[in-house]
Amino acid sequence: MDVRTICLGILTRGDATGYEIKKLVEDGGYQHFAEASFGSIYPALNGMTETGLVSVRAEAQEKRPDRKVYSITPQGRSALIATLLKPLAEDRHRSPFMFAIQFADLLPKERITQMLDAYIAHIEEEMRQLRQSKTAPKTTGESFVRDFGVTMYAAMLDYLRTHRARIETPEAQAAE
Amino acid sequence: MDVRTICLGILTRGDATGYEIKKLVEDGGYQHFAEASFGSIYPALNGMTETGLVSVRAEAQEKRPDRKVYSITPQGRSALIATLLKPLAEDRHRSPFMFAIQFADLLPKERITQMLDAYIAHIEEEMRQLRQSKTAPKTTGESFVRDFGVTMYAAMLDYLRTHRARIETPEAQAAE
DNA sequence: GTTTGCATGTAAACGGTTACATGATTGG
DNA sequence: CCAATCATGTAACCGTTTACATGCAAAC
Repeated sequence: MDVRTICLGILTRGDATGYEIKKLVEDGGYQHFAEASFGSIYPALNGMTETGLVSVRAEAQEKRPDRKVYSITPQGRSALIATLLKPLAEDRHRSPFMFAIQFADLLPKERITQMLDAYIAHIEEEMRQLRQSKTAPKTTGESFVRDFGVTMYAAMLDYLRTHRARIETPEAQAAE
Repeated sequence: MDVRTICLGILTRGDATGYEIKKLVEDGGYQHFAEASFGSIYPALNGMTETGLVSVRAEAQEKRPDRKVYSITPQGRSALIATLLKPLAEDRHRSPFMFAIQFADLLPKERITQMLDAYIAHIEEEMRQLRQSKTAPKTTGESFVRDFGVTMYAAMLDYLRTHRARIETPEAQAAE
């Protein structure tokens, strides 16, 4: 999904600033299937203001840039729904970790162990964050997606812990 | 992983043309964690030939462009290993499907059912393709990664089949 | 005292995709 | 007869990331 659609989606749940949208994408339950940076969010919001998909109201603040709070307009809502009714692009998964493991035979054993430890720790953290994410799921869809994420992370951890020996101690390979 | 690294990795398993590299990325067991198009593979291969990471030999063919068969050089192998020893970028997962499901409450019930059916069918196909992929895993790393992929697809299917009613029949939501 | 959080924005650079160009052969 | 396979390559375009610019307040 492009950044515009992500912004529209988030705004259906309530008004927000660009800054807040970024935070929601990062750890509001969107982490495991979407991404967006400031450099793409701000221009997206400005563009959509011009085309009437969102509206802004500026809240003055002392000694800080004005908060620009965005709301989705009826047109924005229609545009979002239209996008969601069109054929969806395919999922994309890119894993430098899995790529590296593919070539485990070229790397020292200690590196494999270190990569596994770091990767497992990272997934544990992502899972923890998803479980206790600030924004509690408000719709059925949200809880479905969140639980899906947690389930996948759990399956990943289970596989990695159960099978890591296969690549850490290649000698034991045949014994499985 | 960038396209150059992907090409280098594939070439450690044997010589190949740009065309063959594309096919391997698509359905040689790399599908679920890497991607590359012709428009990026050919320039990458040409660039790496210049910098000495790969070498080419042209095989003449009648009434077809010459096959340009690439081999990895010792420098290419070193460069690949160096890349794999450096800190790896984080995984990236983007799922337009999950994004859309997040907003299930905005969509007609039939659309949800249709999306689920299509998504499940797609995963079944990916899983089938990964299981019986032409290139049998030759190293421990390869079989580890392939089994990981199959396990994840299985977990996805299991979750989707078990929980789809939650978003298809929102009335039953509380009963779970 | 330094990092983190709040808050917006721009510009250059990047990596990559898509579409196009070319064209014979094989399989359904 | 049409689609897919084989085979390489270029160029325009795209969305996005990264780095930069600015700067106070609060927490550690």
